[in-house]
Amino acid sequence: MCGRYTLYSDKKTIEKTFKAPFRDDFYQPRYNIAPGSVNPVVLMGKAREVGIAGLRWGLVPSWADDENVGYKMINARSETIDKKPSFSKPFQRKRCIIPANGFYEWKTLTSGKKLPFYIRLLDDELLGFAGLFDHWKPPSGEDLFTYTIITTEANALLLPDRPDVDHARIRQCEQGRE
DNA sequence: CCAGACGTTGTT
DNA sequence: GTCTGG
DNA sequence: CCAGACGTTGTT
DNA sequence: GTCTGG
Repeated sequence: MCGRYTLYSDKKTIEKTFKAPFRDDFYQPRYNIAPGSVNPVVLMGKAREVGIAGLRWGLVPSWADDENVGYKMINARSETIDKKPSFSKPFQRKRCIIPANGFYEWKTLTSGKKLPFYIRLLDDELLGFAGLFDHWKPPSGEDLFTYTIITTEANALLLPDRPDVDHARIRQCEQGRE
């Protein structure tokens, strides 16, 4: 899954990579993007033009009566995305791309401690997560746009027990020496 | 995802 | 232990 | 039918 | 709004 990521390429590089302009001047590079924060998302606007807008991570379905449900909607499983009430509608007409330079995964050690891994392309080039977004109208105040990142089963490159990972370092962590 | 809080009344 | 905020 | 949930991961 | 469980 994906619970944290980074985005630090400069604005022009992001626009060029995704062939879309920022709609507002809100961008700033970030190395620790957490759920609940507002981040760049590539999507189609009403004018049917591709653009990059700031949306909040954690999809709040249009029918929700509490925006806090978004905190548990940070990921959507691709295998069931068209069957879940929270995602089926957005899946039809509200798809988007989330620019990132890398993301974090945590391995739970036998000690219970969690060891973070940072995953990126070798050249640190931009990557795009597949995502969904939605539009929520609060009882009062401004409309809220939110998004979720689509996940899928780990491929061979990311399986947790690859023989070429640094087991020595992991053992050190398990023994609390790191 | 992780880190940190987790409660109320009433007074300043 | 579980929820909230970031 | 109505009422209540609406999510994921990983661990037991 | 739509699906699931009872």
